[in-house]
Amino acid sequence: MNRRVRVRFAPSPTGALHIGGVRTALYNYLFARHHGGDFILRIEDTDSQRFVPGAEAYIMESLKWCGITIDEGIQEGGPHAPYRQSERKEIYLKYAQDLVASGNAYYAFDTAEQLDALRKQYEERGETFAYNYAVRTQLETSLKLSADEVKARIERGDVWVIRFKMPENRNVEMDDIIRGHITINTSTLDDKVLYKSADALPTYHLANIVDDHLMEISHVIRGEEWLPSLPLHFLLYEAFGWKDTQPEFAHLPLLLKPQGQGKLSKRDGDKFGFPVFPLLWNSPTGETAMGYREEGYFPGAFINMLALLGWNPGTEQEIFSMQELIDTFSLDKVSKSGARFSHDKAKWFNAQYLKVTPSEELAAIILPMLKEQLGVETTLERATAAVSLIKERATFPKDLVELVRYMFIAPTEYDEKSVAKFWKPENVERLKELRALLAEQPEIKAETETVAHDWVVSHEYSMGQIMNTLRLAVLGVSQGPSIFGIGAFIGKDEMLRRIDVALEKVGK
RNA sequence: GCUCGAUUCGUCUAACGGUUAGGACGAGAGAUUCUCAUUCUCUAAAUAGGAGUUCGAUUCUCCUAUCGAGUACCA
Repeated sequence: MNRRVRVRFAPSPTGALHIGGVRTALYNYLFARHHGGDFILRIEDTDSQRFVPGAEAYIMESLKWCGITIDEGIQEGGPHAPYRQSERKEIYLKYAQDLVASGNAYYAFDTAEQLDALRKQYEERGETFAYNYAVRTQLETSLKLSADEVKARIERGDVWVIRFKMPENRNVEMDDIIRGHITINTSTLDDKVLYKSADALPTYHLANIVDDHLMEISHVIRGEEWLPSLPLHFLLYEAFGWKDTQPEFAHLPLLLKPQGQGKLSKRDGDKFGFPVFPLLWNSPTGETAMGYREEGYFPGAFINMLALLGWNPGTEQEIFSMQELIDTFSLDKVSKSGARFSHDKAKWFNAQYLKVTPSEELAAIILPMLKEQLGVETTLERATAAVSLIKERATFPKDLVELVRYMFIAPTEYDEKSVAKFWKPENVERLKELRALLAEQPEIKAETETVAHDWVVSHEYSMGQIMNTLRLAVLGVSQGPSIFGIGAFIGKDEMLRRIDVALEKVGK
């Protein structure tokens, strides 16, 4: 088959999109771009009960943040508009009726209460109720009722649904790009509802197949939770006579919880202390959940991490730009088993991305944070200089704020342990000598270290003791990058001043 | 319960019948360093179990176990 690649991401707006959904969108996107095809966003809002305001906008903003661009969608438009199923509701009934006419579906008039009662009855007998070939001619369906009766009921406004007439004892042979050949016997399947008169809306199964057909979708890439309904979908394509243009299917492995069992769910984020959503989510009911963007993840790192969860390039490369992902991605490298999400790995990816982000960009990000959190107002140039000194120690931009703190703010307290370790009388004497030496220098710069080193060596002092005492005096702690690098940043006068303050405050 | 799917170091994974079963995260040790971090080097760590097929199984088949998904007038 040599048709144009067209894929769709078809979420339903029932809440925030979690990272499993983002990954599905990403794989669809990568597949489309790799093959020079189209990526379509279709909103499947056929469940009026579960609709959540804001979810749709959230989905689009998430994809945008991730750098996943949409070719056809509710904002972008396209030849198959509208792309929101609630706006396409008129088109589905006809297809459902066609199926009834061709004998592949039927009307059913059972109420929700009747079905509940039936399920309960079966349960009491230790059986499971299935709406299938065994019961459909006994229940209130167009298979049992006369044509006139059916017509009359519909006309007088009885509530009805159209159900698919699942064949009895037929083996459906299916191929999945990721899972290979699958056979399933239809006797284990039930008669799914395709259309409901109550809200004049199709269910997922009907809307999905009809729209994929109408939108000329070539490949359906979706989560593994859909695998059990694949035979129904195959049969629907057959019943409609669309076998020749039926898309190929690829069912992705699920994303699992980091600990314990089960697939990743929307509530896991707060429990494990990491986000499961790309963006901060404020639900209409007042709950909030943290997002990768707000936690300080770079979109590239987030996408990179997600891409490798269930797919690998077959090489040992781990860092990929979006373009590299597009170039290398292929469905046959997608794994079959569920992947457990690792927060540590996510952080590692972010640190890698932070390291290669220009200092000036990072400085621009933290400039407002410096003001807000430390009360420090400085220039982009100063912040850039400070950032370049410490950026390889950070995982998130927000880490930079703390790391850079002592470059802008003189210490007022001195770490007790370090004082005990380094603030010894002889070290204090050496510090005074070193202060005099530094005072003689025209300026402090990175190379001043050589001057200090030569001085230490000529006096047969201990470099470790002296430098740490100096560091403690200037920073209040015994950590951080090269002390003369910091000295160059804060300047000679400030460095000397800090030494004087320390000598006075810590005493001898 | 039934149906389908999955199973390689703790985690993500490579090896598409023949390797000392490789890499990454994390962990541990060491080196470098004025400290901390980075970086570098090294170490520990896996084919769920059992039968087959084969000269040879991580890889193919079957059984068992475990995990997962589905079993809605939800997607």
